[in-house]
Amino acid sequence: MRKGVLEYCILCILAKREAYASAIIEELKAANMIVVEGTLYPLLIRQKNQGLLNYRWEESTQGPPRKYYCLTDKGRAQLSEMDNAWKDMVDAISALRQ
Amino acid sequence: MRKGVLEYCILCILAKREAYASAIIEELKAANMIVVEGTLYPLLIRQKNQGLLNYRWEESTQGPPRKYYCLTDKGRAQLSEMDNAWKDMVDAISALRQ
DNA sequence: TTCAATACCTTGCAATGCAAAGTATATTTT
DNA sequence: AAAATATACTTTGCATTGCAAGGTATTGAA
Repeated sequence: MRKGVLEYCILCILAKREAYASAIIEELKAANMIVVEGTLYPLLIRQKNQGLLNYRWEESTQGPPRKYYCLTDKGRAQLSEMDNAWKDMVDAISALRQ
Repeated sequence: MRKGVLEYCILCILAKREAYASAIIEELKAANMIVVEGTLYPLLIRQKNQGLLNYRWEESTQGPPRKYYCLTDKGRAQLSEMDNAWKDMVDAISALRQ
């Protein structure tokens, strides 16, 4: 059911703060959206390749370095479009489910 | 973006009345959810094979006979589950987008 | 030095949405 | 009657997506 919405969720999370993959998974889990690594990593790479995200490496005191992702201007524009698309879909379901 | 939600939409429409494919497409279009035949027919067949839908043939005065689909008990149960899943997803997005 | 924890990445499969083309039935036009 | 048009259902092949499973690499603890 949540297929196709994950991309939107990632942009929502990164709009608030930059984050690395494990932190994103934790935040999704907190919102009851279970996502696994094998889903998230390719998705982040796709969004990076589309110019929606950037990343920087940061050393960690608890293991290997982390890849912190953040939104680009294009990513913020895309997020804005997806806000509208999401709103339209919620309205569409409301209309159908009466 | 609407990927994976189509199955839910079909159940919503058929919960109100039985319908054949072209009528379903029209109703989706009215709710701003564009779907084409190549998407809908395989989806209806899948839901039929899952036991969510039944169909009956009905003659038409304007062309070939039509396949009217309706919900089974299992389909109604599935719709109820998807109502909850949809509500959970709307809540999840709300939580992420603040 | 071996083990455990953390983090990133890849491969292969199944499911989904869709463009495009195909088949079949009924009505209208020539 | 034959051809064209409208309606309706179906199939094929492709691109994308989600995920299970397994792999690589770094760090600190046993």
